[in-house]
Amino acid sequence: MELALSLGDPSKPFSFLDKTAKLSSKDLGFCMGLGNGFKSQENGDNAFEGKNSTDGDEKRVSSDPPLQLDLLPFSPVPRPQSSSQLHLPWLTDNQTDPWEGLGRGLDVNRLPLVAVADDAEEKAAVSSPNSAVSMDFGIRNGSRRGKKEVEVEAVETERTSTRASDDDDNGSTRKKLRLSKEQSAFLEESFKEHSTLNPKQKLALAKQLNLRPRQIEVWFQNRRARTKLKQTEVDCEYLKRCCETLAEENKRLQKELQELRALKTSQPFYMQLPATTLTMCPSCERVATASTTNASAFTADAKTGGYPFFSSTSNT
DNA sequence: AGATGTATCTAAATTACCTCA
DNA sequence: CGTGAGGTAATTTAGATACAT
Repeated sequence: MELALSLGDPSKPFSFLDKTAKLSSKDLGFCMGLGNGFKSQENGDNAFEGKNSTDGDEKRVSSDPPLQLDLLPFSPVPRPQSSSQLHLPWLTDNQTDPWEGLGRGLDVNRLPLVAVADDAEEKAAVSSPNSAVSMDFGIRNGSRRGKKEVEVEAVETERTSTRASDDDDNGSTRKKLRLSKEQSAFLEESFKEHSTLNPKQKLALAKQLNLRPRQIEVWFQNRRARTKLKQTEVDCEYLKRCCETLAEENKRLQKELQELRALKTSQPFYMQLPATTLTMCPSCERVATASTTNASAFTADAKTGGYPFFSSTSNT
């Protein structure tokens, strides 16, 4: 005699994954949303100008997969009401040093780089990643600054003041920019709205943050990479849990199978049933036995794709 | 219409710098 | 003070796509 165990609809072997996926995403504090990446632009409160643009770039971006991930742990500051409402100090026309009040001193990101000019697009095209211009970041230490850094900063200020003349004493070393909290927050807000940028958006952001378009581009690239990495970690963890669950399930089923076989040997007459009369109830996860009449009803049900289990004594 | 070259964009991998414990 | 780890800006490389010729 053979035992046939059914675990539900074989056409959807992992349908349960959907449920747990949602749960895990929620539990882990990640937010996944589906929608048009340009939705915010339709509201008219976006900071970008490419709203109604129909150029090829726009089309290209908007045709991207609409999956949008928000990895909340990356948000460094409380979310502002709207990205367009962010009033960034470096955007004022009569700019004094916006970092003065914060004890930040010189912000080399705000150096009058040519790439920040109105024709930034053209300049960006000219400025190669390896060009001397792109290396001329200097160091603007971000939020994590100590006393020593402030002292260094004074020297840095003096040094950068003469940078125009002795531009990069050692041009081979690339200086590393550190985005300010505000810049990062603004970029995060933008990223939440759309994880990819069209050229207009890139330029608009660059203008607003006084960064080069290339820097905006790099930031978004790295941000996407981080998002993907995080998502991969989450997925990996989730699959791990699934694997564990399935292993336990398998173990349990093996045990139950053994029990049934033992039962069969001890009660040979009672268990003289066709193989199709043994099935697994997906709700109570117990093997169910049934009378032959129920068994025929069950097989008919199974053919129609319904869940083939019984509400007999084993269905707790 | 198909082939080819060019420009642009992106993901992935890697490097290099910076900060902190 | 030196060091390793971690975060991240920046670079390199390869593939895909659009467009012009």
